Amino acid sequence: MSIKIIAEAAGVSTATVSRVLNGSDKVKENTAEHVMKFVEKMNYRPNHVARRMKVKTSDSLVIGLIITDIGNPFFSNVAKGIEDVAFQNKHIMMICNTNEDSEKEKFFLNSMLSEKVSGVIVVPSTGNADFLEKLVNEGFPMVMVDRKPKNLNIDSVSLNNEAGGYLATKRLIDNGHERIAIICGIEGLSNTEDRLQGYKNALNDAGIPVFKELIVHGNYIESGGRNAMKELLSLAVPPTAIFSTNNLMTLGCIKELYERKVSIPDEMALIGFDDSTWAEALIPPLTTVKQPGHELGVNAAELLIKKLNNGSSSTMDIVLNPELVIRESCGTKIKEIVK
Amino acid sequence: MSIKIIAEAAGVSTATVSRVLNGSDKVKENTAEHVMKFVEKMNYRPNHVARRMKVKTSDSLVIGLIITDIGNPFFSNVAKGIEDVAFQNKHIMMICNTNEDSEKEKFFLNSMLSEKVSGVIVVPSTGNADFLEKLVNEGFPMVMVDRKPKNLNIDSVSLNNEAGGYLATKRLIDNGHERIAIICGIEGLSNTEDRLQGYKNALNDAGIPVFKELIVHGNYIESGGRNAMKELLSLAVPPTAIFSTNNLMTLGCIKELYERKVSIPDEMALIGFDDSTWAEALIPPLTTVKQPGHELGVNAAELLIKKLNNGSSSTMDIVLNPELVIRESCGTKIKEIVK
DNA sequence: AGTCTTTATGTAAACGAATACATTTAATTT
DNA sequence: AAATTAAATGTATTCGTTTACATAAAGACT
Repeated sequence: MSIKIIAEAAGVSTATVSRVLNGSDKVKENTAEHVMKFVEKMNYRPNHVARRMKVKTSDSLVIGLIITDIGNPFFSNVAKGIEDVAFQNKHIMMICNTNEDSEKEKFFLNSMLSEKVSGVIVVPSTGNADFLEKLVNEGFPMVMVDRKPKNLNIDSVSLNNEAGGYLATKRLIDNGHERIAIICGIEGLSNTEDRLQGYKNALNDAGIPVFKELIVHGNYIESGGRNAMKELLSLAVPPTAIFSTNNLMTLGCIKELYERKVSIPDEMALIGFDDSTWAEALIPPLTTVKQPGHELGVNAAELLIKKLNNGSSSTMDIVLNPELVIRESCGTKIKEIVK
Repeated sequence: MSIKIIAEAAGVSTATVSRVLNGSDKVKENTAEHVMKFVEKMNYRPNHVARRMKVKTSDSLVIGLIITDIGNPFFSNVAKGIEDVAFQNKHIMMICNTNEDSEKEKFFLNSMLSEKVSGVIVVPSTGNADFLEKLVNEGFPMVMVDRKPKNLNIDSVSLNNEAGGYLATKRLIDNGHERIAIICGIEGLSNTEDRLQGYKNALNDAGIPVFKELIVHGNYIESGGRNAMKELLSLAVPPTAIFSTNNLMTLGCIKELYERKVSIPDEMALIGFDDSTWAEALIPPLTTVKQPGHELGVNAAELLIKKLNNGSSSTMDIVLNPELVIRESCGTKIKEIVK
C-alpha cells in the first residue's frame, strides 16, 4: 500500500498525495478530503523507512539510547524520562543495552548510525572515548548521560556526583563516624571517580585520613557490592560506616549485613546512592543520595532534541544537584547531641 | 559515503561492493580484499534504511517492543531479556512505553509498522484487542508477553498467573489465615483476572467464602497499592493477610503498614508478586510469587525471531510456571504446627 | 581450437516517499 | 478580454541499497 496506489485510486499524482499526508498548505481543501478518503479506505500506512531516505537525518524522528543496564531501576527511569520527551516530540526510541561492554557499545553506536537515527543519548561505558570523539567531530548529535568521558567536549547531563559523595560522607562524619568505607563503582568512569573524590574531600575537610583499605570496588552490581562488603568486614579493623555508591551494590551490602546479623545502623551505618522506590521500604529505611533518573533522562532528551532542531554545535554540561534523603540507615547526628 | 562512491574508488560496480559487504560467496577473494581496503579507508558505514527499502520486512533486523511501564523493574527485566536475544540475533530493538494508555499503544503499533520493524513484542494494555487482531490477520508478526487479550489467537509468553495466585493464597490459608484480601491489578487484563481466579480457587478449595470487600484494585502502581491497603485497613473487620499482585503495589502496602506500625507478618501477613531484587532485603524479607521477567523476555524474543525465520503462522502460548519464594512476610505454617 | 560450463562481475530496475521544477488552472489586475 | 500573478497539481529525479538478469572471463572437456 504505497502512495502510488493511493494516487492512482484517487486519480491524482503521488506528489499531491504526499502533500496531503504531510499537511502541506498548497493543496485545495477539496482534493485533500478526496485523497484522505482513499487513504483511510485503503488503510494506508506511511513508510517511514522510505521517508527517511529523502529527509535529512536530523528529521528521522528516531533517537537512539545506549544504556549500560536497562535492568537497573535507575537506568530504566532514565530511559523512561527519555521516552516521555521523545513521545512528546513525536520521536521513537531505539534502545540498546551494553552491559558495560565497550565493544557492544561501539557496535551499537555503529548500528544507530546505520539506522540513521537523528542522534543518540549514551551512558558511556569505559574505553570508547576516542570513538565517541570521532563521532562528535563528524557532527553526529550525541548527549552523554549519567557519566562523561574525561576531557571530551561533548554535551552531557549528569548529577553533581562529587557533591553527592561529599554529602553522604559528611553526614556519616557528622554522625560520629571516622572509619568510613566507600564502595565504588566501575573504575575509570567519571561518576565513580567523582563520588570518590567527594568522599575524599569530606574526609579531608574533617581532618580524617583517607585509608586505602576502606576504598573498595563493586562494579555497580549487586554481587560486587556484596563481595565488597565481605572484604570490608574481614578487615582487621572494619569500618563503622559505609557509603555505597549505587543502588544495586547497596542491596548487596544489605543482604550481606542481614545474613551476618550486623545491625544497621547501630553496628554499621549505611548510606546508598540512587533513591530507589524501595529504599524507604527497607528496615531501617535507607538514607540515600537521591539521583533523579527520570529527570536526567528528560533533560538529556530535551537537550538532544533542541540540538537537532537548531543544529547548534556548542556543547554544554547540565549538572543536577544531588539531595541527601535522610532516613534511618545512617543513624542519628551524634555531633549535635554531643554539643 | 555510499556504496557507489566506494565502487568508483575501487573501480568495480556497486553490485560487487554490495556482494563483498554481504559476504556473498560469488566474489573472488582478490576483489573482495581490494574492495574492503576502500571500505575501511573511506570509513564506509552501511545505510540500513536504504537496505530496508529493498529487503523484505521480516529481514529488517529491527524488532519492536511496546511495554506498559519501563520504569517497573519487572518490565525492565523483560526488556533486558528481549534485548539479550535480539543482540544475539543481530537485531536492534525499538522500544516504546505506553503507560497503560491504549491510544498510545495504538499509535506506537502504527509507528512500528511504519518503521518496518520485522515484528513486535507487546505487553498489551486493555482496549485494543480488535486492533491487535486486525494486525494479526494482516500477518504482522506479534508476540504478547505477560498478558494476553482474551479470545485472541495470537502468540504469547506469560506466567501461569492462575497458578501463581493459587500458590500465594494457598500458602496464606495454610498459615492459618481465613480473612485474606487480594489487591488486584488493572481490571480487564488477563493477568489480573487469572491471579484473582487463582485466589478464588484456593479459597474455594479450602471452603473459605470469597468476600467482595476483600477484593480491591490497585492498578499495578505503588499509590494504588497504598490506597488499597488503606481501604482494607478501614474495613470493619480488616483482613489478617494480604496477597498483593505486583511488586509496585506491594511496596505501597508495605509503606502504609510501616507508617501505621502494623507489624508484618504478626498483625498482617503479606505475599507479593514479582520477585524483585529488593524483596529479600526488606524486613521481614518478602514472600513472593516469583515471576521470571528476564526469562519471559527471552522466550518472547526467541519465539518472535523463530517466527520471522520460518514464517510459520501457527500460534502458541508459552506458559512459565510460577514459584513461590517463601521468606518471612507471610508468617509461618500454623496448620503444620497445630497438627 | 572450439564448445560448454562454471564463476565472476556489471547493468539497471526496483523499493516508497519527498521535492525541485514544470505545467496547468484559477484568481486578480489592467 | 488579455495579461499578469497566484495557487494547485503533475512530472520526474533522487535517496542508497539489493538483486534479477545480462555479460564477460576463466576452466573443463571434446
